[in-house]
Amino acid sequence: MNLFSDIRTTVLSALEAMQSEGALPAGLDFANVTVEPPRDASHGDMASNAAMVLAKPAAMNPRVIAEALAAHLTADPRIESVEVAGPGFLNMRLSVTLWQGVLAKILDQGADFGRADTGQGKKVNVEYVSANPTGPLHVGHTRGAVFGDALASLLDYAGYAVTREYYINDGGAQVDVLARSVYLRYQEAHGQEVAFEDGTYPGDYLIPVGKALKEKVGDAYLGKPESEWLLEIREYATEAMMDLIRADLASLGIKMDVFYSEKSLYGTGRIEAAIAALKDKGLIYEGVLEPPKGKKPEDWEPREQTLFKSTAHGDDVDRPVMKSDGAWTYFAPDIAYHYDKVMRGFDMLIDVFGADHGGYVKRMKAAVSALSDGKVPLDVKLTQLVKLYKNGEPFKMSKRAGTFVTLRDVVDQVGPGATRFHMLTRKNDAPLDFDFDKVLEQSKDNPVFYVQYANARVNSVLRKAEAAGLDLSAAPDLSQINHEAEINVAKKLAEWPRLVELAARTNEPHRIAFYLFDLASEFHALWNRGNDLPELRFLQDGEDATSVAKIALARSVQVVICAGLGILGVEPVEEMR
RNA sequence: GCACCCAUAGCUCAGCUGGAUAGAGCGCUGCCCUCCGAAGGCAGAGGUCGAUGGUUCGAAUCCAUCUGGGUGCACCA
Repeated sequence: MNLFSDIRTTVLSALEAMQSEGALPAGLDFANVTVEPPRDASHGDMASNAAMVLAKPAAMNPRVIAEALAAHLTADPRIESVEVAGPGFLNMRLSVTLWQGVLAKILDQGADFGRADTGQGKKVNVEYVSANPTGPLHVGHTRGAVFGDALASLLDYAGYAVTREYYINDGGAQVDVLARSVYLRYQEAHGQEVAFEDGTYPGDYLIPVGKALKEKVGDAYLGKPESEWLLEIREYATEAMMDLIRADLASLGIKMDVFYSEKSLYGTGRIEAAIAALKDKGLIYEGVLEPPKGKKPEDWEPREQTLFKSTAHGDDVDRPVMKSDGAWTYFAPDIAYHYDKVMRGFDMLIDVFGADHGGYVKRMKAAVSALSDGKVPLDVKLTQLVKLYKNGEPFKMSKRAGTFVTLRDVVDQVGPGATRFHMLTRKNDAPLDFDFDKVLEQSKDNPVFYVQYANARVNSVLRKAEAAGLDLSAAPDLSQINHEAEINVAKKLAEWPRLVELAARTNEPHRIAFYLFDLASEFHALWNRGNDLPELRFLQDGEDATSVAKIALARSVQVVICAGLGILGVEPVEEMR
C-alpha cells in the first residue's frame, strides 16, 4: 500500500469533515488534490496542494483553507506536525513510528511490497523486438528488447496480466532474400563457388545453415530452379533464424509468451476479415493519393489503390492497404495482426518500435482505434539509437568492415545484467551512450555497480551477523531505528510503491533504474556515516537487539533493491569481486 | 514542404497527471582518509530550463509561433 495515497485519503476525509461543519462549501471536486514528497526535504515529508486547488472553486483564501485543514490533520496520530507555507502549501511531518512501520511491512511482504493494483488484472499485450527473421539481433534491437521486457515486468508488478509477444515478419520479400542467401550457402557447402550479389545477405551466420541444409536434404536442390526450392528453404531458413533469435533473447533472459507469424495471416482469410471489418465501418475506399509535397519521388505517378481512411482516426493522410497490382501492402497484415490482438480481448496494447519507425505510429494507432471502436488504447514506445563507445572512443559499426555489433557481442562482453541495467539508464526516447568499458567500471559513476554494491554490502553485513551468531529470526525492535540518517533510508523505501505506480502509469521503466540509484545513494550515505559515527554501523558489538534492528533496515533495503532489479531483469550479485 | 521526437550546469542526463530556492553523476575548487566499514567521504562554485508570447494563484512541465538537432514521408518491410 502506498503511504502517499494513504495520507491523501486522510486529507480528503478531513476536507469532507470541513464540509459537513460548513467550513468549506459542498460540491467541490477533489480530483486535483495531491499529496507528494516535496522537492525540498526541509518542507517536511509530504506536501499537499489542497488549499490552493480548492481556493478558487470555494471562493476562499487558500491560507484560510490551509489553516483549517491543518487543524483537522494534527488530530491524526500518524501526523506529527502540519504547517502552512508559501501560498498555501500544507507541509506535513510524519511520526517516526510510521517510518518504522514501513520497515516492518517490507520485511513482512518481501518482494511484494510495492506490488500495485494499478492494472486491476487488465490484459495488456506488449509487443517488442519483432525483428525480421533474417539474422542475429544487433545492438539496436537490444535496447528495444530490454526496454520491452522491463516494461512487461513492470506492468506485471503493477497488477496487469501481461503477454509478451514477438511478431515474426516472415511474410514479406525479405524472407525470400533470406532463402536465396541460404541457397547460396547451401551450394557453397557442396563445394561450389558462389557470389553474393546486391540484395542477398552475405553474413557468415548463414554458413552453418547452408551446411545443415546439406546434411538434411543432400543434393536434392542442386541445379534446380528457384521455384522448386524457394518455399521449402524459406521455411527452413526462417526457423533457423528464429532459433538464433530465441537464443539471443535467452542470453538476455528474455522469454516471449507468443511468437506470432505474419505468414499465418496470409491465405487464411484473416487479412481479408480485418479489412472487411474496416470496410463495415466505412473506412475503406478506392482512391488516388496526393503526391507528398516538397520532396516528390521521381517515379511518382497517380495510381488508384485501396485505401484505409486513417485520417478519420487522427492520421495525416490515408494509407494504402493494397497495391495497384492487387497484392496487400505491408500495412495490411499489420492491421490484421492488431485486429487479432483486439479480438483476443486485450484491454491495452503496447508496441515497442525503433525510432526509425516513428512515422508508422499514427497509422497504427488509427487502425487500432478504428478496429476497437476506440475502446482499446495503443501506446507506441519508440526506442532511440544506441551509440557504442569503447574506452570513450566512438565505436563505428559497419556491416562491410565486419565490425557489426550483435546483441551477443554485447552480452558476451559485459554480461546480461550490466547490459540490461545500462540500457535502462536513459528514457526510451533519448539516445543512449553505451561504453563497453564504463559499463563494467567499479565506481560511483556507474549506476549498475553502485546499485549492486549496495546489495553486496547488505550481504556482507548478513554474513558477519551470521558469523557473530546473531539470531535474525527474532522480531526486530524497530523503535531503535530512529537516527535521521536511518529514517532517511526508510523514507526512500516508503516511496517505492508510489514510484512503481508512476512508472507503470507512464510506461517508463527507466524510472525504476533511477530510483534504485537514489536508494543505493541513500544507503551508501548511511554506511559512510558509520565511519564517523560508530553507533550508525549495522553491527553493534555486544548489543544484539540493536544489531538485529539495524540489520532489519539493511534487509529492507535489500528487499526493495532486489524487487527493483527483478523488474529490470537484472540478477543481484552476492558480492563484488 | 509535412509529421513525430528532442533542446535543462562545462559534459552526460533526471525532473512526479502544473507546485515552493530546478536536481544527480562526471569535471572543477577546498578540506578529510594512509590499522579499526574510504573500489572513497564532506563542503562549495557553476543555470535567462533553446527564443518570444499566452493560459494560471503558480510553468522546465500545458498552448501558439519561431530557432536549432534527430527520424520518417505512395506502389519496400
